Amino acid sequence: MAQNYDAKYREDSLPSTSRSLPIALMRARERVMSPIRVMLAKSAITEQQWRILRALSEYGEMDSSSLADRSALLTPSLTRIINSMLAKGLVTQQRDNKDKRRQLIAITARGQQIIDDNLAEATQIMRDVKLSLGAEKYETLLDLLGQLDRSDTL
Amino acid sequence: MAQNYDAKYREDSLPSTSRSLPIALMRARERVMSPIRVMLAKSAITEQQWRILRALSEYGEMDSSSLADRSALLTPSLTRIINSMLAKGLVTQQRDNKDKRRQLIAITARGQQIIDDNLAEATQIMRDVKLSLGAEKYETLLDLLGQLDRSDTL
DNA sequence: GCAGTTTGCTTAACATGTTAAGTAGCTGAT
DNA sequence: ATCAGCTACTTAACATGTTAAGCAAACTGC
Repeated sequence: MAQNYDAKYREDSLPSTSRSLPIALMRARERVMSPIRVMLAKSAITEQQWRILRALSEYGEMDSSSLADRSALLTPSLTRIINSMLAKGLVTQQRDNKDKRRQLIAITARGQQIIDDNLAEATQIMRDVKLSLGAEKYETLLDLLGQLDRSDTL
Repeated sequence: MAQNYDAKYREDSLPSTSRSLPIALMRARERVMSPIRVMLAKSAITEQQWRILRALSEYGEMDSSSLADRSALLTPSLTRIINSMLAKGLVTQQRDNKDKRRQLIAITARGQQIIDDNLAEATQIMRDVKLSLGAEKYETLLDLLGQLDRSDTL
């Protein structure tokens, strides 16, 4: 069984985890989100619930599919999360009269309060991340990630 | 409730999802992993199980903590995943006699077979990703992600 | 050599990710 | 009008993520 040989001797094969793009993306994300998660724990919400509140606060009421897109969640996850957020009184849900398949989701005052309570700190955290990498590299990173995501040859 | 205003009018606040680093990291990762997941489905293993097999194949038998590090998993997840992989005969597990707290995990022939069956295709997929972005940008991206991960000011 | 602490792993509880199947409402062609 | 097909959402089943607690082995200072 081939093993215990260093990455530099097999550049034609898959890279070690240190140079594996999927793992590097995961580790970087973990690094950035860790302080955010600590912050959100005080408001007893998850990172995903925060994304949902942010999308609703910024764009207003919308149907589940749009919300799933904007908060980068799959619809089965969204269904569950919205149910728990309804129970906590953070959002409201009602059928669209124009198209009764659609569920319209909106943020409540209590949900908005969580945004208000955390927005300044979240902004500061992301500012720190940007500074730690450098503003220019930070923009480059965002550009490259965007290009990767929009690449149509995958 | 403040909403429906465009990102460019509030650069001092949090960015829209399109320029949100955590979300951009997530979307990029999803983009890259999607074809890998399709490939692995044929072998009936998950992305995480693939990472575990790769680490064991490359570095040989190791304890759970090292394996968790190398495969970028938390130890509670690893415990469960190893149990399911034991049941499928992909890995073996035995206590370390030197330190009876440790569990030594190793890949089996059946596990190695999955590596052998998929390594060429996985390599090709990652080559395509690299080409779609361009080799130079690809390296830049990996560098930036590494810098972010190793940044000590977070 | 032993009490107190730390380490390595597991278990538990809850939340989300992922794929597939199910359901009701909408839509377009006939 | 109607039926086949599509869309929006939900449910189900299984796997993993995340945090906290639990447990036994190893270590540390006295």
